Amino acid sequence: MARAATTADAFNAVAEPQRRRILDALTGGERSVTALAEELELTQPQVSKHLRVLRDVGAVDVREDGRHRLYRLNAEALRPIHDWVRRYERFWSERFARLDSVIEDLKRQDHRDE
Amino acid sequence: MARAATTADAFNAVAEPQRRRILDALTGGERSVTALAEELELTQPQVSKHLRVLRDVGAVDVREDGRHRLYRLNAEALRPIHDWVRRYERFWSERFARLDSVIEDLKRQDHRDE
DNA sequence: TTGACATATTCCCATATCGGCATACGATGA
DNA sequence: TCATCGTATGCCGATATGGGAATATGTCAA
Repeated sequence: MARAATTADAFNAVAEPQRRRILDALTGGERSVTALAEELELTQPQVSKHLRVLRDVGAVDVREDGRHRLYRLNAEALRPIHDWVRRYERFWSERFARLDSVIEDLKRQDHRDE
Repeated sequence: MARAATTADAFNAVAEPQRRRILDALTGGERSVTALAEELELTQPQVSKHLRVLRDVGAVDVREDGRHRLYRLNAEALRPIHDWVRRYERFWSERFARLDSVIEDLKRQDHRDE
């Protein structure tokens, strides 16, 4: 045993800037490998490899179309990231800060009522 | 040139499961290195190193306290992640799907008005 | 069938990364 | 001052990673 489990999960997939760019591009709809390569100025193997990782974590789906393979976003796979990071929202959001103080007030009131 | 810019950014910092655990623990308030090590069942150097990465991306702050160093969460640094992944919310959320269709309706109405 | 096109895979290289262990460093208390 | 505690860092070994180039695989069109 020598290296941490890199567990090919969504967090890891998305840690790579190029892969984020690919996902961003796919928000515009299906794309072929070549189309992505041109749009993002990457080589074809580069794109294929990154798509492979994204596929493995379920962030994209593929569809055959003649000699093309059309890749499509599957945002569901990003949900765990959203869910995780959302828990930190309260620590920077003014809105949540105000909500917290309201809750504190209610607690204090509860105590007084007892 | 041979490896991608691993650019020590928030995305990378958070790709490591242990580092996420550390951040999660810090939502409970300040912690010393040893306290984190015990709570998460990690070795002290392991914790120190991960905290180093988290510090470098600004996700935690340190405060000296005698021979202890108290680490505190700085969630602001996670905001870019939140902002990025939030853009994908529309692709899985029913709520956003409905909103999208409302917008489509409005667009169609606009065309009719012209 | 053959040739061009689209994509995936493989091999290689350079480097980053994580954990383990030992150790260095700074602060405290006796 | 010295021993101890708390923490950071350095080194090592094993492995993962990303890009580049070449190549394999598959598909369509003539």
